[in-house]
Amino acid sequence: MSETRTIHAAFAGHIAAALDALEAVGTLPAGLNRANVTVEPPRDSTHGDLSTNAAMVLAKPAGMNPRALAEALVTELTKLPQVTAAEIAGPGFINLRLDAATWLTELRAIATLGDDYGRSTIGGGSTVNIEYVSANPTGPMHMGHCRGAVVGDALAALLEHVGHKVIREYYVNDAGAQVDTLARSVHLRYREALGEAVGAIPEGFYPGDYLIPVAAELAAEFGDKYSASPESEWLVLFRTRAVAAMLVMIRADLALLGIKHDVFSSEAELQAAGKPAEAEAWLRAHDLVYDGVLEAPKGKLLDDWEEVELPLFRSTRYGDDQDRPIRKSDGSWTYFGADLAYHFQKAASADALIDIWGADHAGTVKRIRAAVAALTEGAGKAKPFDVKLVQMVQLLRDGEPVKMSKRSGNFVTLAEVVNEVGKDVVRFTMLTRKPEAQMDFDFAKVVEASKDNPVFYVQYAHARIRSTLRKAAAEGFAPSPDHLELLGEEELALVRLAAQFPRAVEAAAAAREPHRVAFYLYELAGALHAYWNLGNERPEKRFIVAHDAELSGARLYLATQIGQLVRNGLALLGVQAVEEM
RNA sequence: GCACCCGUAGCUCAGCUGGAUAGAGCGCUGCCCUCCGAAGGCAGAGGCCACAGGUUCGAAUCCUGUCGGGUGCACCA
Repeated sequence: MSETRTIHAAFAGHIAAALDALEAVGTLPAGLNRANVTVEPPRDSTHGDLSTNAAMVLAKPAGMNPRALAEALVTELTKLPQVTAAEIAGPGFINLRLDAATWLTELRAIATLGDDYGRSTIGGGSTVNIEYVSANPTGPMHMGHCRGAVVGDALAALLEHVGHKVIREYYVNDAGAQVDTLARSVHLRYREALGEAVGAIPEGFYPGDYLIPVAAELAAEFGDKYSASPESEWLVLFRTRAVAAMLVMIRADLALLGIKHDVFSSEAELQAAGKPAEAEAWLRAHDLVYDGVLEAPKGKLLDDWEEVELPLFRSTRYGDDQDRPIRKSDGSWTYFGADLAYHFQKAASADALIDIWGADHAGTVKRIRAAVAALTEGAGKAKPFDVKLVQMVQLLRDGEPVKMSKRSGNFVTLAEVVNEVGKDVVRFTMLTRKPEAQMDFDFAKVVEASKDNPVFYVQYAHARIRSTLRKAAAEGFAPSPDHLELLGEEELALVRLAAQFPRAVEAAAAAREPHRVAFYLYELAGALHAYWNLGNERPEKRFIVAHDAELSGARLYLATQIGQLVRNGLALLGVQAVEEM
């Protein structure tokens, strides 16, 4: 697997060497903390290609005038052959300009590395377990699950791309009251399938039509064997069958969106294996679980509230607002009790954990963080654990909100939306906003073919490039790296932006924010379109310049690499790069 | 009542983990098709980064508080 060494990373090394040189001659005291020294492209590209704050950060601890330190550093950096200019600007930034050869080398690197351009090894091979979707197996996926699914899947791809081993996990909540309700709902449909008039599906049951075929199968297989028998005789059977059928549906929905998981973990199996009990025993031995009484919930009135003694986890020791029950009064596990054991199990096979949750679960973040901290610290080593909360998506049609309610049965399913607007549009759109911000998903806008629509805009850039390459081939021109020195300032500007791709990928992975890749692609597409339009007024700036095979070859080579980059970025997001539109 | 997320141009949103004159699209004004795709591009106008303190060389970014909007609060999942 190839790796991309980013230009800014290379220069971080050069600047460190320059600082070493200043230390060696005594200009700079030894042993200064350089942690805050950064090397990055300046926000405003007219300032140069790379910028460092080294002089500002180190001046104070060194007891030096920032200006004097900057000048000394500039003298060192100017010695580098790639540096064509080094100037001090603003409050003490050092701005570097790099020669064309450096950028052209980078352009060739895109061609050489191809699909691997943008990969890195900053992950160091450590294993990250990322759990996402984990929708309850009580029906098909609806739009509420969609954003977390896309964000999780893109983040997993991103982490893999920067050198992590990634385990993609789906937690199946196949224990507890919901799946019993599911079983009862199927039983109702089963009686219906046998010819019984059950009327409207009552409150408290899942009303969806998707249960009808499951019930029909049971009716065909067992006849009326369970139609009048007590629940104890059929509940487990119906529950098992229903959950299995729901998972088949969910997997099909995930496949529609191109979402992959490596592991489906069953809550029921976890319980059957005694994992929650093991966790409880350990926690009790460390005085982290005790029997106590919960306070009545504030802010809402519960008429059936009563005080009961329950086994409570001391999550308040780790910053939670209240200790949390891990078992119910009937002895069965609470969701949290099982989830705690589940996270401990995941932590055993990974160096870091990430959960992608819907914002409606925000209230349970503190307790699960507390549990992971307690259990992994107890096991000898605290593991990094992130919970990423994905905010709600509001569906809009004709500007009007579309109501989503799973209970009522008339929710908008993920499959409906994907079938209507397409996988690529759904995926890209879900990544055009940072996950913690709420988002509108407007059916009319996401399929619009104009520059208002980022999906289209980025894909159009790729299609344009491919179309140009096809036309060039037809006219006898071919991309060639032989005369890249013919590329001018406008072309190099495009290369400079392209060269930031690996850095954008690393930053997105480090921040666990895949949307940054989408925004980078949007910027790159904008630069490509802008360059393209230079050719409107100045025919000599077109990719294909008649009677100049060398210049055309260099420009087409550039176009090819930009296209490669757009493909690489889209691949990370799980979106296809189209050849034409 | 408490917790979490959000508050940046008229609208929809970025802002690279503390850097330089805060950016993009839409909308508005004015331009660019004899042309590799105008499904595009260029230029202009538009900002007290909700508000008030604090931290420091330096804050949209970090801390505290206030005000708005959203989500949630259980032996549910």
